Amino acid sequence: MFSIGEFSRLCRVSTKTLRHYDNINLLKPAWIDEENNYRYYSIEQMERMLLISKLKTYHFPLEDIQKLINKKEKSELIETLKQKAVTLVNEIETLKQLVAQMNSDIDSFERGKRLIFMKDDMEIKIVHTTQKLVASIRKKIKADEGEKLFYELVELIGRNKWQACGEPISIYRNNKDDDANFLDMEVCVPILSGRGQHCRIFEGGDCIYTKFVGSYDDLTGVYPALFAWKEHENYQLAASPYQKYLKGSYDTENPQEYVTEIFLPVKKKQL
Amino acid sequence: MFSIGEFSRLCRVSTKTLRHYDNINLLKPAWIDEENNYRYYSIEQMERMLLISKLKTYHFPLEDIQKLINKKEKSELIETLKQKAVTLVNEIETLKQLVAQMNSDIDSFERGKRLIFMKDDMEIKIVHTTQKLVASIRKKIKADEGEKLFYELVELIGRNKWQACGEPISIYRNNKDDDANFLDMEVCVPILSGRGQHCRIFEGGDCIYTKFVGSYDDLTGVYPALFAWKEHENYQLAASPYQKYLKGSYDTENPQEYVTEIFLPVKKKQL
DNA sequence: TTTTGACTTTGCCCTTAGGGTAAAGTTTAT
DNA sequence: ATAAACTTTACCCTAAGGGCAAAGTCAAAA
Repeated sequence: MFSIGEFSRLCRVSTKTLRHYDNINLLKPAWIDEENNYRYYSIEQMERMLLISKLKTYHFPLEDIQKLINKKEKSELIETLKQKAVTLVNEIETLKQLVAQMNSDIDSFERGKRLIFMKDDMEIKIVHTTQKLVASIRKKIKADEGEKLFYELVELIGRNKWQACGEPISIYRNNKDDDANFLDMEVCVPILSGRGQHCRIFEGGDCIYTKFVGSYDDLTGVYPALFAWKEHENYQLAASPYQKYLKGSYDTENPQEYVTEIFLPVKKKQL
Repeated sequence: MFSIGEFSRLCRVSTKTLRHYDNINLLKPAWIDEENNYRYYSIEQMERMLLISKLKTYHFPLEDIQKLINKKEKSELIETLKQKAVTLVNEIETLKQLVAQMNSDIDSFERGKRLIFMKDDMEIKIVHTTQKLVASIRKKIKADEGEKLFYELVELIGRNKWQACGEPISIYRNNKDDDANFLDMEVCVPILSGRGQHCRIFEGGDCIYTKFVGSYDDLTGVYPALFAWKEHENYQLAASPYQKYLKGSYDTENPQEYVTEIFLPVKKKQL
């Protein structure tokens, strides 16, 4: 039997940790002296303690460790470990993308751009658009599947032998009660003529408008600024915002050269 | 001026977050209605809010964001961002190593080994060693620089034309009050004869002993088990523990084939 | 035998970045 | 006038312990 101090030194954890594990029933002392409440640990408990430490290095929360240790099905444990390894690999991937994004941001910033593209950096105006015929596909997708939707549309247009006559457009129709992991996105391309399920009239009207040059990742402040402008100038949204892609991944390798127009269909609020 | 709800929607943060930032003085409302304490935000504050959000995606804690935003030296900001990128890259590296370790552990586990190598998996005995002459280097190093110390020693032996006559040994002398980031490590190789600063007598005596086959990463339970055995059998430490490398990275590519002997110099406790 | 130092106990507060809920008051729309 | 939407403050909660204090206990030295 070891006192809490000895056991903590043997297992290289703090006594505080051992008391904590006692409280949450993760590792109960083998024996407690009823006289003075001193905790005593047996040599057999070392393996459990070390296993907990090891699982902790794998980034398992204590609650999961609890469950993991108690079920002794070896295959289950292996399965869980493999899953955890996968999530760690995903974390690595996410971190890598973040670092890439950061480096790109730092680069822009050093060359004089601002980290947040805001209203002072854009020219906002009201434009009037006219209605047009478009081929369109609308779907709920994950945030990074927008490009695929455009491929689908291009294929659709090809299959139907429609004739495109303008830049591609994407419309974002998300409601607040939608699942935040999915975008309700519609992609359109103006066409000369056509008929059927995937053809519709794209309505015109007044829009708050700005043109943006740069990578889509740098759009940070654009929508907030436009929406703020809308409030400020007493407009209200008349339809879902949309973007027109004047220059995109089809046209240039360098995302910094992308050119995008942003439209907020609005009408004046009546007071 | 926007109410807290409008501003939160524009910036895509929760009202709770805005109130929190108010409390910690990270983002104070532009104006507070004295009548009802309603918070109102100006359009100019959007940039600050979005910048905070962006820096948050870079994994800065709010306290650092606070300081970062307030000092407007652009070069300082850039420097900090670059540093953060470096720490993120280091995190990625650490995670990668963790995943490698996990996969190796999973592999061993599937093949029947235990995750924690414990006393039931080892044969522990008492052996008697005799004193010998060794060439030695002792230094405080970081945990992963042990190998370099051996290179140094090999070079030293070569320079002095000493003749090695045994397996390399490493001694760990850490005290509890040492800096936990550094190991006080001594590496030795027995030699036939020699003199000077780097030669010394390596004392013999009784040792708790076990032999371990496998990667150094799998040593997890070995030391705890030996120390526990020591207590159990009423021995006390007589000198620092040491390891003898029978088969190491010099001898095989596969860490699973490493063979290491572990010695705890001890004497019987007098009762 | 006493004293001293090392050890252990419980209890309380603290950490991050807000989330959840409640009760009460306010504004806006119907 | 009333209901719905909005805002306020206040309180408790998260994960995994760390730090500190007061009080009790143990073991070895004097």
